Amino acid sequence: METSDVPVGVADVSITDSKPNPPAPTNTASMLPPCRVCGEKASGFHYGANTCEACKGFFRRSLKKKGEYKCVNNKDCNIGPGKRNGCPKCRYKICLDIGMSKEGKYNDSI
Amino acid sequence: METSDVPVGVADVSITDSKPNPPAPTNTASMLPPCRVCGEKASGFHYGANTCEACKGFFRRSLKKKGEYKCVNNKDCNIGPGKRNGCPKCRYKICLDIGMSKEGKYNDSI
DNA sequence: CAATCAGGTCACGAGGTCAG
DNA sequence: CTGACCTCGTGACCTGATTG
Repeated sequence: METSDVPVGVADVSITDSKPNPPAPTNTASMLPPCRVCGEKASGFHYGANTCEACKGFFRRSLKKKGEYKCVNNKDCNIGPGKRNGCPKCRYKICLDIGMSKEGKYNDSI
Repeated sequence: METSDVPVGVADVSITDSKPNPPAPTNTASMLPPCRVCGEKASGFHYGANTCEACKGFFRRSLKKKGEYKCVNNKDCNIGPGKRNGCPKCRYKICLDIGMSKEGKYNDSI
């Protein structure tokens, strides 16, 4: 059911900065949907979901400590762009909600 | 010899770094610009501004007590290298003037 | 062989600590 | 109260493994 996330066709490439594309012109990350956790720019498919590097690393760290967080406000914190570090527990909860798991590569048995 | 009696804080408000750049801009704190508050050697980016360890700790403490200081001279005190402890209120004022805040980097305020 | 992802690495900053 | 030092989470980058 993840197929709806893929934007079909090269819509726009708003590369307006002074950086050319010397190597592979396959700007993959630039056409990905935003991170499912925090809404920032995703860097790829990680642990079964489109996430940014930050949330990818966060989830990996969370697996090690088994998600033993405590909510800062004892309620559902607002996780979004620019405020993803407010509450680790609620951030981790979103990770689980969107189906992130240890086996995420080509094994989407969710 | 450093700058004499020139108050460093209100000098310029050139906050030019609001964008996460991929490569490391500089090596270490040894080549950072001086502390925007007191003019001493900065130790890094703290709460949204280049400050020394002293002013970083001071600002953190100030946040807790909500900046409830009273000016020593009832006017704008001269904050500079070697005389940063003269008046907490005016020191805190400079912190706010240069844009220091809880949400300097990625943190959020709920 | 090229593209992609899991996991590792490490510099950086927030917040805590405590002697002075 | 001050400020030098400490710990820990964060996230950008790197590397190896795996896949088509």
